[in-house]
Amino acid sequence: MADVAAKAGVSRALVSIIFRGQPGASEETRQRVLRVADEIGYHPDSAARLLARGRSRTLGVMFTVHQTFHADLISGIYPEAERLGYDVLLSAATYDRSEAKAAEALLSHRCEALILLGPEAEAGYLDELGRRAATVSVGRRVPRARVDFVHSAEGKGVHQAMEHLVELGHRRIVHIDGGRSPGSAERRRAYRAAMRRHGLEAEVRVIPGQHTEESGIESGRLFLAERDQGQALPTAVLAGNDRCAWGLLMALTRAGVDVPRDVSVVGYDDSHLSHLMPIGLTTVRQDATLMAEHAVRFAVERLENPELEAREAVLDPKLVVRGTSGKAPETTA
Amino acid sequence: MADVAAKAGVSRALVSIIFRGQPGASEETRQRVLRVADEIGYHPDSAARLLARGRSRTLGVMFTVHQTFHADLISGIYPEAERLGYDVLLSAATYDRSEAKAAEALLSHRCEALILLGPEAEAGYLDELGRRAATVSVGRRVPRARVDFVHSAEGKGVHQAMEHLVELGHRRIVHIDGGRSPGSAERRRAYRAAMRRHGLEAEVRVIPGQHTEESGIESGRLFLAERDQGQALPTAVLAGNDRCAWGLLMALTRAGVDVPRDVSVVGYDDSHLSHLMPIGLTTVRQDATLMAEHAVRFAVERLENPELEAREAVLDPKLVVRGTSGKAPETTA
DNA sequence: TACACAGACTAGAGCGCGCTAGTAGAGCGC
DNA sequence: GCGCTCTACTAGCGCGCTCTAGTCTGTGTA
Repeated sequence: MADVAAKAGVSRALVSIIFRGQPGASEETRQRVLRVADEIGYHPDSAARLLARGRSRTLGVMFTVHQTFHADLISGIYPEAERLGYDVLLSAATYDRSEAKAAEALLSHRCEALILLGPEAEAGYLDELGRRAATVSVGRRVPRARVDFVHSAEGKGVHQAMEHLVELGHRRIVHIDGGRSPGSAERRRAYRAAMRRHGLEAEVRVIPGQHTEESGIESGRLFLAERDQGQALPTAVLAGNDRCAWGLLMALTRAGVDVPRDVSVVGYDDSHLSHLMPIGLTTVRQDATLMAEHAVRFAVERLENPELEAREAVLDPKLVVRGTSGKAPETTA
Repeated sequence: MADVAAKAGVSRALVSIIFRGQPGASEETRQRVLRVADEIGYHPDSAARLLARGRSRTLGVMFTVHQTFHADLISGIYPEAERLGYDVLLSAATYDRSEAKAAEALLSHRCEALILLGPEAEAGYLDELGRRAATVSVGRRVPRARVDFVHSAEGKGVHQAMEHLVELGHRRIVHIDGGRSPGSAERRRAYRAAMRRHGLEAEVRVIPGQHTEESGIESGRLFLAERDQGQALPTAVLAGNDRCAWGLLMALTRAGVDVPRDVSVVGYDDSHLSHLMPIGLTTVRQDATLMAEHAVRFAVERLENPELEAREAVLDPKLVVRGTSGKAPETTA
């Protein structure tokens, strides 16, 4: 920067002003400085910039690798952050890299705010994060914590899905849940409520699962094993999310079970692949772009006003009927 | 930091020493300082740290959202970077965020080295990046540029796949390529060579495609449309990568074409999902973990010795035969 | 006793910027 | 000529840390 200033015959301060795009420099000087900078190959160093102004204007996003829906969210976060003048840094949680590690990395790189995509860490830790930085959780409610929350109305989504299945004549509807994954508890609850509402308490069955393909496959195998022992297959399965639904679909198809003739399958997310499946996945759409925009806005607003109470954005999900749900087979149960 | 020092009754310098884990502080003081820091909630600020020591010890990784194989690579990058004492920052290219933007973000955050996963930007720009920072390209060769290169031997992989198909009796083997995507050119070349070697020049057919599910679906539709006009389906398809193979699979299955009875499909990558497909995708495995480790090591070695010539690591891929490839149908062509 | 030496610790410069408080000079009205 | 305002620009402190070059003590050695 000093070099640029020297070569352009101005002070460092003016170079700074120009690179920040602030008023206070003549158009002529501006052009000259920019040209010189380009020649020298000068790029402002954001570590120093960061240090100098108190603020980093950087949002940290924690996501989980392989979660398709997170990819959808990330695509939505960038443009909104840019619109509001913020930088974005990503940090991934993986099989052997904990969410805490991912979050700490972001924090130590001076992210002012954290956007956590489907965090599964314990509530206490998330609350701690909320105190250390403006924090937004997408998909996971963190009760009584200083953390904003963006999600879709899981209950409504499940409600729509269940109405759809019941209307198609299904009664033996099983739910594969998402374990401790964000949103799972609420989906589970809504499933139970719907079953009860339709007088199907006796049929309620929740299979412990996860939001992964593997989990769907495992559940599929379980159903098939049961069938081989004379038990009837469920006529419909409400999966914890799209990935799980996909795994289930794979397992069933592979075993010659026809979806939706024999079994209907409904997912959750409408992640970017679900319309690509063999017959198009019936699923509950969460609008990733909208959720991302809300998350970014929450983070920024909280930065501008740290006193804000923890807020919540609930977006309405929408059932998307595609090919994996159909009329219930003649039931013998 | 000053607070911690004051409260613990030592100098800032000593606190620094302790937080860097350097020798030069008694065990007793060390414990005391760490305890005080914990009470105050002090975390070292890496922007300042970064600025102070010339080096950031941070690797920047650029990837493309939704590329499953990139997720596999990222999972492998973290542990290796940590082992070598480096931090990792991610930046994603998306539909409307260019690779250049993603890379600049990393650079301006002081990443010392860039690891580009499957970059598609023009060679000139990559070369420029190579001059600005230690740069490693994974999957894409950048001739005559100051960029290290990690990839698998595309030729060998395709070779194996083609031998496999030919042995199964296939002759009408079509290749959906990956356009400008990394590795595509080489795969395309190897496909042509293999066809020629087996006297199948006349059957050579390369369909312009991309490394996306959509591309596979499109190609599938094309084949089906041709069939409806009386043309024969290919008996085998070598897709550009797994995602493309998957899309193709979906399109064919949806139309009632039986894989592998009617058409065999072979992918490329062995990305984390390919064994989960309905019948398990026959594909060419690239070892993501190994590739990631090489990439990190290249980056670090180049940082330690900037004079190093651009290097290349070629890993041997391996055909993984699963369920999507089978004997060629009785040919009428 | 004198001296070297290692271990524990500190003072203070400086990393590359942003920002506040300023100056210099031009233009204007009286 | 004066004071005023406005634009274009600058001096220099400080952000939170690292690192070099020390100081000071206590211990071993000639």
